[in-house]
Amino acid sequence: MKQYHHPDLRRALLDSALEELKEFGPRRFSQRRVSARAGVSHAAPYRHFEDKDALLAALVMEGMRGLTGVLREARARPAANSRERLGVLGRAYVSFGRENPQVLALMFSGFGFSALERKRPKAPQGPEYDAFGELEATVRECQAEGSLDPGRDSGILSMLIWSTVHGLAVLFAENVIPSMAAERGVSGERAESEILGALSEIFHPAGGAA
Amino acid sequence: MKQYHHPDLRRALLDSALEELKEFGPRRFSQRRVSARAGVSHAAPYRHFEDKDALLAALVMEGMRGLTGVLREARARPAANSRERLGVLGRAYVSFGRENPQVLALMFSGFGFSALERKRPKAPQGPEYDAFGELEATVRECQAEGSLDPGRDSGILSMLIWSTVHGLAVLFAENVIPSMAAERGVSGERAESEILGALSEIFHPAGGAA
DNA sequence: CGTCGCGGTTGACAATGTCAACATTCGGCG
DNA sequence: CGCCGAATGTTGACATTGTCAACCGCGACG
Repeated sequence: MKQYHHPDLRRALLDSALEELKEFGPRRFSQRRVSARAGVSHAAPYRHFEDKDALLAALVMEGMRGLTGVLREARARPAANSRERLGVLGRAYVSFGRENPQVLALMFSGFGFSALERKRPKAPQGPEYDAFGELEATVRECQAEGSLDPGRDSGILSMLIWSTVHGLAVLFAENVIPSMAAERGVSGERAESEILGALSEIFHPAGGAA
Repeated sequence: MKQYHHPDLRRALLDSALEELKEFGPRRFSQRRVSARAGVSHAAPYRHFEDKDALLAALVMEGMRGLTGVLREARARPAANSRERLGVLGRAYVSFGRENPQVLALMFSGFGFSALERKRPKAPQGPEYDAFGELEATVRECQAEGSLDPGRDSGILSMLIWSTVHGLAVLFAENVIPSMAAERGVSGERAESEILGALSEIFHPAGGAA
């Protein structure tokens, strides 16, 4: 015997939607199934989300919060120096993508950020959604401690590093790199660690970028 | 007066599907509209593609061919040295993504490569689909001419560079970087050139990676 | 105690992917 | 030349889906 009025249906819908996304992916995602999963009728979501797109946009925000949380947690872990912390951040990002490929795909793929930003200019901003801020802060620390070129604009540098890490995350999540590595007889894990290792060394400033 | 038997419906469907994709994106892509666009009935595609997914998979392959073509053409352009050629390749990749965001999204996002590889183990391989090969060849040339560390495995290095460029392409195509740049009062083009510039310098080996 | 409105439900509709049954054309064989 | 089977396209149907209008039930507030 359920109560007619759900205590927090919006939250329940988001949770069900996340399950649905993880189980079926962005392509087969069905709003009606989400409703069923949450134990409400098929039109119930319309009291909380204008649209299927709005629901997906909310999921994107959830994903962004999750990613930000992961990065923040990674940043809080003890590390020898900021440079090492930066590597930890990168690995955390890639892990997030590998563990939540569907979410990552939803976030950055047409569904996605650009769509969301057009439809929803009131995207809730705030520190808990600012994944990029976590990265940039770390980059700044590296510049301060001299392990990244202080002469370079931190925003540009951060975007560059973000791109690299994001590309890695996508190509891992989509299984592109692992399958390519497999063709060469290397395991995915090994490829990841080698690539991230190479990344670290290359970005090392000892004599590098002017 | 149309002929009942289309001369090459498969090709026509692919062309219509590409238009549909560019106009509506992966999300609103409708097979029936594709059929209509090609001037055939809504079930006609089933004689040429097992599934809507198969049609999309074919589109992914088309996109891969397109990207490979772009890179190949970029690689063929005259350049002072391989190092510079590498930069041209990167820019070409990003341009491709910016000009065909929907295609890029389709290719690398759940729809996408992993899905395709699971469903279609007979993915047509061949040089015209080997975008990564174009990149890796250029990387090898750079190593030969000494502008990239020859001591490093070319595959790993290529994957790393690919990730960076791919990440840039995605974040540009999804309008993430431009909008972030805008918040800081920089134009998208300027951000692109600055970021790619920084990328070039950082990868420069003069004293860098061991 | 009545009633107002938010939150949830029901039933409908058009669009879509898919499939089975049917129609039309093409190519080879007599 | 004429026929036949296979390939290719069409038609009609069905279940599912997103969406919306109309309806209902509960809780708050007078």
